[in-house]
Amino acid sequence: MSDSLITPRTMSGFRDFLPEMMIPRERLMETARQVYRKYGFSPIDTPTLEYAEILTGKGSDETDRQMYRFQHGKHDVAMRFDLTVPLARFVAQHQNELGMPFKRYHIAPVWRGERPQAGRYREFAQCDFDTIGTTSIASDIEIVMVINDLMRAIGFEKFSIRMNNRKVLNGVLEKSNLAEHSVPVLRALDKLAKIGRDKVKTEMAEATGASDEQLDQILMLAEIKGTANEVLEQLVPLCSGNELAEQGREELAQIVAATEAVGFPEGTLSIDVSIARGLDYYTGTIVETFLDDLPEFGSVCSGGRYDNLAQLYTKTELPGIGASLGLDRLLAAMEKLDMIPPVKTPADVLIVFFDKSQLHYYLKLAQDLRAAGLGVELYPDAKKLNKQYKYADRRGFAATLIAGGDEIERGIVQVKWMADGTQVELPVADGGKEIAEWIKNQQG
RNA sequence: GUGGCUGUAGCUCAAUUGGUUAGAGCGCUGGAUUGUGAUUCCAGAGGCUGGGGGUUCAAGUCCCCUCAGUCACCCCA
Repeated sequence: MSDSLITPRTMSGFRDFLPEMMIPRERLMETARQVYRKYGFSPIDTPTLEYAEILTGKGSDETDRQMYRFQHGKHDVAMRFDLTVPLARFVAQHQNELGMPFKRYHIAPVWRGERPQAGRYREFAQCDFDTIGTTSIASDIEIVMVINDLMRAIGFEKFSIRMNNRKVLNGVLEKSNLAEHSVPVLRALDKLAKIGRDKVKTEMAEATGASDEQLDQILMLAEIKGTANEVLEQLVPLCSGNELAEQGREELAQIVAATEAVGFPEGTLSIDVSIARGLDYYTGTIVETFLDDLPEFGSVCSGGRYDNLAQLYTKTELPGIGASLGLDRLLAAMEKLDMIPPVKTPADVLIVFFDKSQLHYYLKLAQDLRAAGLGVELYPDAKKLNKQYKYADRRGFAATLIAGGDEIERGIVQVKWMADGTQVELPVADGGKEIAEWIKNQQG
């Protein structure tokens, strides 16, 4: 009954991943894992669902509104909308088992009920890494270094890490007697690059009733341009006289100096005094990462320092710093930039099923090659070669292997490199070692 | 959550402005080709024009609702 069929579809902002997308997506996660582990971050996981009170306490009304939330029996339940709030609960609950400082990474999906846009979804993966339990600037420096390593390991050359410090912003607001209006002022300031000076000023004036003079002082700060060191230089007079601002400037200077000392690529890190970030809990360093080729995609890796992350759940002060790689946004960007190869299989090699009577021979050959480190698929039917080679081509196999009666008798296989059609005869007596080596060599 | 634009085959797009049976390229399946894919030739499958309702003699085309995509706002990865 065709009328009773249910239309197969996914909800707005939720997506399926086909192999050609999931393969690079998994590779991205694997790359992130490797980088995090190199810095000593340990993996954790937390539940998808939390009691709603855990998640609603910290966020703004805005995050509450975006949260998927429902009643399950007697319980008020919600789906996590980021990985930082669950982390706060997690460290508060397990602080004695974890010991401080604690470094963790967490790769998992989060959900936000907002309107989808290019690079924005309702379900998307975040790859968070945080260091909890220390206020040392060394952790701030390390976060910036991780972002740099991460982006380069993924394959990006053209990106910029923009850094700021909430203390500078708040200190200068104090100087201008605007401290009590920090939230709307910073929110407006964050839009500087997008909507321009005049509109930002209008928005600030409407929100705070501040004078032209007060606002000019803030905007002067945000409009500082130049290399990291030039910005630091110009910040000196603007921060002077306010302890908080001077401290923030000093922290920025220390991070810049440290990245220079470890040979950070020039121009990768810049100071942008206009970035503020929406989240209220940031108190020090703030970072955002933009792709030079797709600035409109927004930040692909953002984070910052917070003084007291878990204050809702414990009296112990737990300062920390961390950032979040937007895996799905990055994937969307890579697709747009043609960085996703058209590969639909995770295997390197297809063995052509040539002779129906030789199934055992092919199975053994496949096993040997797997043991030698290759991903190997045996075509399941002895169909025409035309079909099998076409299949290999469509799936994006790097190489095909074929052995008929003649080759089997001679103890060799024909190995074909699909990209250029190169074909060689290689022996099988060594358990596929030479074949594996040849293929890895071709792969570069 | 608010507003604008869009929706025709798996994908990219046509269809004389409301007029018979909705077409093409690419892709897909099969064949030419039981020892070779990406190039060539032939054939085939694939559509309730996103879904529902309305106006009309007549709707892919006009109107309303809904779903999805997209853009802006809000916010953010």
